[in-house]
Amino acid sequence: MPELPEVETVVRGLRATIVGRTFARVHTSAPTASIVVSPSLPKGGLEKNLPDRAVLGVDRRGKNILIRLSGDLTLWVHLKMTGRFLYVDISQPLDKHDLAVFDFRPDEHTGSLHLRFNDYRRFGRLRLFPNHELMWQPGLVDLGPEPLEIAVDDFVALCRKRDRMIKAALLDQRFLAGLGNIYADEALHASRIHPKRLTQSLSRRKLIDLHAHIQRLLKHAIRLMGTSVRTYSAVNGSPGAFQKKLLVYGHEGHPCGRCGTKIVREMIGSRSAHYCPRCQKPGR
DNA sequence: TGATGTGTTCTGCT
DNA sequence: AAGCAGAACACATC
Repeated sequence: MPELPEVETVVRGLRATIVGRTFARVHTSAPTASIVVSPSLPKGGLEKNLPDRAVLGVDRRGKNILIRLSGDLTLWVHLKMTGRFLYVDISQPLDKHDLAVFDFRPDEHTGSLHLRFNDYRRFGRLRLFPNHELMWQPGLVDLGPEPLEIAVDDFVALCRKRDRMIKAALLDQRFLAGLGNIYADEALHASRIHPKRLTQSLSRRKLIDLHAHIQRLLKHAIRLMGTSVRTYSAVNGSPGAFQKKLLVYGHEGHPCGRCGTKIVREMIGSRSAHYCPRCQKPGR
């Protein structure tokens, strides 16, 4: 389940490997839903549209990866739960879940390495759009602010604007772009906030606290190259190390690091929530 | 073999 | 209008 730190790790890996390179042969073996090419572009999918385009840069918006290409195009990637990029030697046998293979024009450094997009569940999406169409796409246009960029006063104002369960708000990409179940649960635990608390019932002081913990956790996780849960891995295949730092996510039944009470897992807002029933009281 | 779990986004109901 | 529950997605695992 790649969230912001995992996606940021992938983005940095892509920057180091493919920026400045030019696509050569591209091969896809995905069903149509996994790969979308704007109807305004020439027919023939990525195979037809990517070769001879240069990679100008790689940006991240929330959990979305934006690979900027020459000719005013962007390859927009969402990894969803199990999508991943692998930068491997071309001699490595293809996996049946390698949905796209990207060859680049050879350069002096990179020998016989190429890029693959692998997704055994096929929830991930590769989408190619001209830049002027990209910015209108749902899923991109409606994203909330970046959690690492939002100022604390703006975060407080955001929470005051509507009244809903804080856990649901943190998971809503239109509220804040980039948190998922792992970092939402960790941030609420660090701030001692019950996941069901309504946003407007939280004191300014609590919200300032939450804002600080969100940023601290995300930065720490980025430094450790993310959390490895199941299939996530960096472009070079190395797993993230933040997993060892998790205090509540996946710790159901284990003692809370702060008070020793057993961490519980409960469905809240139709998502599993992990929290400490003692540190995170519903009342305050 | 078939039920279940998984996170995100979309749909439809209240 | 807005928030919530449930569905869909596609596959591995049990």
